[in-house]
Amino acid sequence: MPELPEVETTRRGIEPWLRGCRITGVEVREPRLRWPVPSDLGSRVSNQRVRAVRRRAKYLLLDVAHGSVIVHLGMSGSLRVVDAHVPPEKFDHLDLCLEHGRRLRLRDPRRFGAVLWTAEPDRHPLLAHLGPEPLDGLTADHLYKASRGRTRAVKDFLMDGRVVAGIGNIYANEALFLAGIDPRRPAGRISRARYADLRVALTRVLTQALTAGGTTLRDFRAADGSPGYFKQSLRVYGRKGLRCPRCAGPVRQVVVGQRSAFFCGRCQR
DNA sequence: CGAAACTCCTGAGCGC
DNA sequence: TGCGCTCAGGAGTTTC
Repeated sequence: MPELPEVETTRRGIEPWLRGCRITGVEVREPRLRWPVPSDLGSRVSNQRVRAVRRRAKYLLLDVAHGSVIVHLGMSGSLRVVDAHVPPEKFDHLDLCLEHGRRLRLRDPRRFGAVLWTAEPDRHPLLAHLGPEPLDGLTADHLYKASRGRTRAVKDFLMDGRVVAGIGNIYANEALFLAGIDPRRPAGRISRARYADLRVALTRVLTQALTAGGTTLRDFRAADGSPGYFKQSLRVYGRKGLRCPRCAGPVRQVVVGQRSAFFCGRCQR
């Protein structure tokens, strides 16, 4: 469900409730997420104040004095701040109990998400090898150099977190459309100039999605329960057979790297 | 090393 | 209305 704009929308939604707030405990109703929720999480975070709520790629980091809680929403996860008396519903697997009678509640039907603890976020294996943030530090030159000699499809390349952090299926498709690049094209055979276009396209599509509060396909909700409004702005994703917004030709759907790729065969080369 | 396949899980949508 | 099938926003792990 959540891609980078949705995760950032979530971060912005929960930050005002969490920053400076004391954690009083953890209630784990279902520890079987992608990896087991560590049994010592409660002892790590209880009575700690949240110093910052950060995002790296699609990971959320809740910083406390001696480490961070790592939260990943997987395909179907969402976070909300609720009053402690609100009963958990199905798939509400975990609460971070906060002072003032509130809870940060994780819901994740598919359980592809994760809640972990790390004493050193910068050195954690999930975070240490991530590429630059697409909206902070990514350059065309980085994409160009990282792609030399690579034969894999550019869309697959773009979705590799070690190349660029946090580009998921929706925004990979949308950015490649804006840049006019065929998603199947080998990454290593794309020019520096076209990677410059791609970097601009990534900035544009992610910024637009962020402004709209993310993309709601099935049931994404921001931390305050509001939906994202970017779905109506999607140019090719999920639009197989519909008209290309640029040339009115049909949008095609093919499989690239085990995932659906949507593109216009006329505008994207 | 790189590339591609495989894996986890539940729900929505579709054809019949 | 119900059943069975396919597909889904992620990404680490395994295999070749």
